[in-house]
Amino acid sequence: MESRIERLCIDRGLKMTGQRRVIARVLSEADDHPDVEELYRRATALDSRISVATVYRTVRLLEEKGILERRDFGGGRARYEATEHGHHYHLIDIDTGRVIEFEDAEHEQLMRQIATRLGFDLVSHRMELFARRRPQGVGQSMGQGAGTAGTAVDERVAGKGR
Amino acid sequence: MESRIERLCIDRGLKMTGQRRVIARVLSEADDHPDVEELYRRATALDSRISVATVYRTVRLLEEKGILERRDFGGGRARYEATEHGHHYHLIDIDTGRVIEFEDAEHEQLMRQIATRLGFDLVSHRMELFARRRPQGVGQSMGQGAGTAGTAVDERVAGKGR
DNA sequence: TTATATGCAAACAGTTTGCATGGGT
DNA sequence: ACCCATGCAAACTGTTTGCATATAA
Repeated sequence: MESRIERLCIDRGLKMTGQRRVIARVLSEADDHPDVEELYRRATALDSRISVATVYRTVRLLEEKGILERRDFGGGRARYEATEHGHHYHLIDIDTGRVIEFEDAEHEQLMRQIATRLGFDLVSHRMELFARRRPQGVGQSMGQGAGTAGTAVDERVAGKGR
Repeated sequence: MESRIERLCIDRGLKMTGQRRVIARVLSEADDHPDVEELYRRATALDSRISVATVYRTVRLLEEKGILERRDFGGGRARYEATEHGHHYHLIDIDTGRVIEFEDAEHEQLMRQIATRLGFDLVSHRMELFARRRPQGVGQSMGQGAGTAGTAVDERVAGKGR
């Protein structure tokens, strides 16, 4: 089956090799922010004939084509997510590494104003919150908790503007 | 003469070696956001008996002591600035690499609210604007222009909140 | 068929580190 | 004198790249 990202690749005239198709699928199915190592892991699980070099090359290509966006959440490794969901920001749980996405309508506008005030045209911006899960009141535990710290099982959060 | 940062080192009981004194001085006199390579360059200009390794170690030590703050403006290299000036943000001129600092009172509060809404306590946050100098009206060129792109001759800008 | 994508391993850049030596306190 | 800081070079991590081979169009 043709994955969403494979479609985008085809639309932009990219040659669809076996490994690209696999990587495209992995990316299409990812709803988190995997780094190259993780993408490589997922891809080789589907087809072992893929090298890290190819993942790096593909990821770079897709970024240039505007299909992917590179993120830097600190920690030295670049992480990727598909370009699609409207502008959103990230909150990184410093204890678990989990990344939560959120939107905030006001921000982009505010940042644009600031740039303008300084005599610039805003090209892009980034904002990340590093935070710690607030200790819950009594007992009422939280669906997925402090358990599996480490691997970032990212989640997405709706909510719009404050 | 004892530099501002040397003072801080002494206050925290750090052993003041010759190279630390020099690096402390370089940092005290810097009003930009130098990376290790640049710090090393400035330091060895004052005293050649300093190795990059020492700069790396010192910079890490000072960061742990809360005297320095590490920044990541993209480009792979960490950049440093003394902890002191109140919370401020950075706008990076994508054409020249120059970094402009600015303040915005509203932001911290706003970010804190967002974290709270998501069930977190904000620990730290970062925000960077990548922008391009707005093309000036007619002819009137700009003091220091597109000329020497590359080296970041940072500047500081006052202004408070929008 | 022909240009382009891949694998492999070597090359790179930034940063860290082991070890013997030097220098503060 | 003692322990910590330093220099040097080797090690490491994430990422890129040269080259011969494989493959999509």
